[in-house]
Amino acid sequence: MASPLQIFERKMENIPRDKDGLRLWLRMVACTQMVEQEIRFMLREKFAMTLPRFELLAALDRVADGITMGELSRWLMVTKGNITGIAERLSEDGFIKRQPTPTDRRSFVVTLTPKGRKLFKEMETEYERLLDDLFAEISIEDFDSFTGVMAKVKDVIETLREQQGRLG
Amino acid sequence: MASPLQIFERKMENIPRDKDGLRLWLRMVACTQMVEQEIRFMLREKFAMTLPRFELLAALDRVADGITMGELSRWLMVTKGNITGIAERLSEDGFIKRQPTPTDRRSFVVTLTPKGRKLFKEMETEYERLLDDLFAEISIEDFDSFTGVMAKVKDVIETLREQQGRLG
DNA sequence: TTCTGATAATTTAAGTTTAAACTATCTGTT
DNA sequence: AACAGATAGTTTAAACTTAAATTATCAGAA
Repeated sequence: MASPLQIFERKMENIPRDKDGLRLWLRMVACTQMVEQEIRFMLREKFAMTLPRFELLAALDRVADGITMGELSRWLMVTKGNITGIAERLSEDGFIKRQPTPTDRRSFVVTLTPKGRKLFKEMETEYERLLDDLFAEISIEDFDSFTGVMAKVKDVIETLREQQGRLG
Repeated sequence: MASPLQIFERKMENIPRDKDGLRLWLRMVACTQMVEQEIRFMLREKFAMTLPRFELLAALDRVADGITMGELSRWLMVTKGNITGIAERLSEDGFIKRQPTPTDRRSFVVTLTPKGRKLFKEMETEYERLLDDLFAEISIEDFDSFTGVMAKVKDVIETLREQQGRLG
């Protein structure tokens, strides 16, 4: 049985050398997918937790006073309906709570419960340890280059979306 | 309304400078997510096609004589059950066909139909044009650095999985 | 041959994700 | 006040995704 890496390399052989954009993108997707699988595996085995739930908890941990559903949706770059479902399940399990905002009756502020914060802190330790392990071999120069590439791509997309009038 | 890029930068401000692995990962996820959204948007608007279906067609286009369901699953790095569903829908629409293999009665070989190949070629042109646009600003040096980073991460993960005895 | 373990693919149940439609509310204008 | 358009969040239907269980088949050993 060929390993994922071997399969990936065989796949790349079939892509013409001059298709730089495509080649870069396929590598990027494969790498992201593999890292995500590692994170999912760790969260499932050690905490019986899914990645989307973890990411929502992480977003809440990084703000002091909670954020609204809509902000969560933009923060995590997913649709609002998606947030509704995940927040519902996290709320049922007692990890987060939703409070009406006094100024806007359409809106809710979501915060971590003490139980949710405690769980997140435990997961965060393992999560950061895993990422450090996975990226341990990367030099400072490569880090900077990597960051630069991603900033440029994001700029291009921002511009593209503005031109087409589709923001958010 | 803050733009996705602005929200992302605000998010990064809350991450300690010394957490390199985490910072790199968050940038990587955000960038991948944004590019995927652009591809999804283009495929939906121009071809009424979803990204998972497109990726399965792309995998088939890059092999001469078709591949089995299991190989597709490893190629695309998703579960076998996932492939079953997507292949079913693509088959209903007449874009692919499944044929039993003579040597193994458990196995099927999946190939593009002429209709499927024709559609894929049209989509491929737009897809590669989009990727070229998105990555147009990236220098050769950054390309190489990027490729190197991803190869290293994949190596680390391969090793990790072998140690833990979980392949595939 | 017969048994055992592995493999190919599907099925199942639960959860995630999206786009679009919808409800309720807000905000600015007249 | 009354209206129009925008916004916050939910709902809906369809599709995607996963892990685990299951079915059918294969391949090697006794």
